[in-house]
Amino acid sequence: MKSDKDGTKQKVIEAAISLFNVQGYSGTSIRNICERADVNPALVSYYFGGKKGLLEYLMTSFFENYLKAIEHENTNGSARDLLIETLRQALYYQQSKHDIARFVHREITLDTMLVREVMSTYLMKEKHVYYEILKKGMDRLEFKKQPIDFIIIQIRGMVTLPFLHPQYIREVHHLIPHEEYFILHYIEYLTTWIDQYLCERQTKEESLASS
Amino acid sequence: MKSDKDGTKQKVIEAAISLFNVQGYSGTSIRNICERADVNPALVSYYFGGKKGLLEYLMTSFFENYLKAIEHENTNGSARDLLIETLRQALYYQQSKHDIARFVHREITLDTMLVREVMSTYLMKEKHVYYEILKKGMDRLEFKKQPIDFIIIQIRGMVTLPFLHPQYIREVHHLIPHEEYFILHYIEYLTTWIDQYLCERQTKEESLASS
Amino acid sequence: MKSDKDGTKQKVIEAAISLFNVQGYSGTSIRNICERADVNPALVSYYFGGKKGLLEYLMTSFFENYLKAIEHENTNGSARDLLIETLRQALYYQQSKHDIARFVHREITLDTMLVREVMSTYLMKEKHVYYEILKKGMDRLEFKKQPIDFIIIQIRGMVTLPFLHPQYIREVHHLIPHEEYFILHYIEYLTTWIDQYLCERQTKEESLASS
Amino acid sequence: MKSDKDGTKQKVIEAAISLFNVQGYSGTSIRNICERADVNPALVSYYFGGKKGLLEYLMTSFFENYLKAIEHENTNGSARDLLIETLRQALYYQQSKHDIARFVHREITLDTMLVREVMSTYLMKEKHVYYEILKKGMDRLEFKKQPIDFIIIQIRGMVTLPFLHPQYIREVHHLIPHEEYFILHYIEYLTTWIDQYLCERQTKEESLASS
DNA sequence: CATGAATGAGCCTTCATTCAT
DNA sequence: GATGAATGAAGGCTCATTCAT
Repeated sequence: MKSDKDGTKQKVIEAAISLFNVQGYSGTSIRNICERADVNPALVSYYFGGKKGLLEYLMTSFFENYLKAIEHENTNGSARDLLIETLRQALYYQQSKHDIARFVHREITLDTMLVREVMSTYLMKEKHVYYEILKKGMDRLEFKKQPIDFIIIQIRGMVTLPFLHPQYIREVHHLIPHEEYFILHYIEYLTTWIDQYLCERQTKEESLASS
Repeated sequence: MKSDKDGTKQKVIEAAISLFNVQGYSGTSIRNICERADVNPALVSYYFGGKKGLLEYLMTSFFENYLKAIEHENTNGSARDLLIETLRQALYYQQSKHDIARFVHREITLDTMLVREVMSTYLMKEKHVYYEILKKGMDRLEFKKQPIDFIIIQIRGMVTLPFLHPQYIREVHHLIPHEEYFILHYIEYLTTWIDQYLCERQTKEESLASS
Repeated sequence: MKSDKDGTKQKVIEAAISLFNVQGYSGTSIRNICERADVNPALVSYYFGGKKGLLEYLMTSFFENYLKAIEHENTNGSARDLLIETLRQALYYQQSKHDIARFVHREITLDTMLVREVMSTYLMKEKHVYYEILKKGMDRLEFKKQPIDFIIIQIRGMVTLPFLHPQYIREVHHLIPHEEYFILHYIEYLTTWIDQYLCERQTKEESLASS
Repeated sequence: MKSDKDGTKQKVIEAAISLFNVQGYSGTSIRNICERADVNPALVSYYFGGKKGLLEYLMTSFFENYLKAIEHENTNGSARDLLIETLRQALYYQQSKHDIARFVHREITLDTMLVREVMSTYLMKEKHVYYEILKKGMDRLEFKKQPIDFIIIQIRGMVTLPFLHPQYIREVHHLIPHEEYFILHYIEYLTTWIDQYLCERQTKEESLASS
């Protein structure tokens, strides 16, 4: 007689994540998950209303918190500092859930109804967050005028890729994406990118001084 | 007329690509593919030795040509020009095969044996190509000294994302990634990124002049 | 009521046996079996781990009990009586499972790994049983000295053939192998064979008297 | 362009036999056979009218010659000698085709239409051959009066088993059934069986003398 | 809450065979 | 005579899910 005290539900979630990571959602069977979690397969239907429900649960809870992490009420500071802070949050959040991040970023490239919904809510908002910061920066002449969409695309690529494709980072570049060490250096790199590429020349020295 | 003149094999390939794109490899069944191709399901095994073989065929042929596209024998010019040319080739090649590109970029984030093999050959070489260009640029003082691995990661993100996740580009940014129009502007954007971020300040005006 | 009370597993077993009998193992499909058992095809994998597992189950359980039937702890009596008793047990056991016996005897003539295992355990033991009896009989001068291996081969032929090939018995000799009537006469025949062929002359009358 | 000069048909036959032996008829695929024979699978249909036709061809040609071997026009001698000669022929014929013999003996235990036909012609005749000899022997008082059917069953078991189940002979008794050596000893054993079991006592010494 | 029997649909693959060449 | 592309049917098995317990 098992109660949820031993975290049956949690065990399913963890097993699912680690398998989705490696094999993808479609490539992973419920049996697969439940064997690893040492749990009865019927429970997935019971808890999440089926395999699809499990995916939905994982995706939305990931993005829900992701947005919370990158949205800031306090927008007083410089656009540059705000952007850096946002990227930092995005990276740290993903680091803390790097296992979910990976398969979510992958799964979201498919053409499912779920994906379209997720995209039209969360990714829309994500874009908005960056847009506001960049707009503000350009208005205040902190940032050079450049096509905002392209910048956001570039940002999303930079923020996303290390968690979508950690093997690449690991095996080709011999860096470990979800280690503190990597994150720190990566943020540093992104900061110089912001300063040298986004920011107006004169602002650069100032901002460096202010950091 | 029972001959390959009507391109049975080709029909399978095309159907597979378009379905893999939308549903992923695991999410697509052979029946699925062959219905769309209006062809007998046994042919997949006949031609490719199974579903896995079909994936392998698509992946390797994609990467094989991808590498051919980005490798240049003529490395006389400036590192900056070489880099731009390389990115242009990478983008145009992917544009020409944007349907394959998408699912290949997605599928390569899994942990399969096939993926490991592909990564350790093709992505290793891709890195090498960029590495040589960046190294040369830094040696010749065209480029600022910066951590090469991070630059390559950034580059790969920029070059890859529009084809891995075209919906995002399309629905969130209202741009169409595999249209001439997009590519042109995107290359332009990448060029200013190279000039303003990678290149030494003084070199910038010169290089702009020389282009 | 979805329980095993209605003997789902048993129904599968019975259907399998009767079909293996007629069509052989390879010639029988799981769908075939389950249609006849009025049961879902997935159950074969569920209960036996696949078609092969079903065969293995039937074979080993047949031989397991076969050996129990022909092994006797009480070996006090004459070798002749012991041999007759052993043959009687072998025949009666097979009669009680004549449907399994037939396809097991047939299937065991193939070159499978399963067959090799079965042979090296059960048939080895069967030989041993006969060997001990015959050896004892020869040592006690009940039996004439003759090549034991040949005798065992002959015995196995006699004990096996009516159940391996009942049609032959039925259609060519118009006898029905798994009827009490047949068995009784067959045992009688075997007894005279033992007495007249195996036993020393003088022992014959005695043993006939003692029976 | 291959002609039958290189024995395409023969290659198919040989490959089929050796595979039927090991895997049984149903367990062997045409592809299987033709790969081993290095021949195009379509040829089996072309030559034999399908897989079933191939089996039929092998079975009937085996039995056709088997009957020729055991039927003797010259029935002048003693029944004992005739029986021995018949058994010798049966054994030597099977030895010369031991590979076919094995799977034919196995396949004939199934319940196919082909099998029923074969049985009702060839095995009927085989029985007849033995019946005539035994009848003659009993009429001439060479043989003791005993149920003829049982004797024939016993004979068929003895003559058949070493070729139906050579592994058993080999692995359990460490004898090699299709070697000259085995056959010679086996015939010797059968002879003593005939003399001591079938023949009338007094006849025995005579017949030993006459041999 | 948790289980395991049971299901029906679907999976990928192999089958024997045909037919144009 | 021989090939290889192509087929439709069937192969064994796994799938996600349901339901009585």
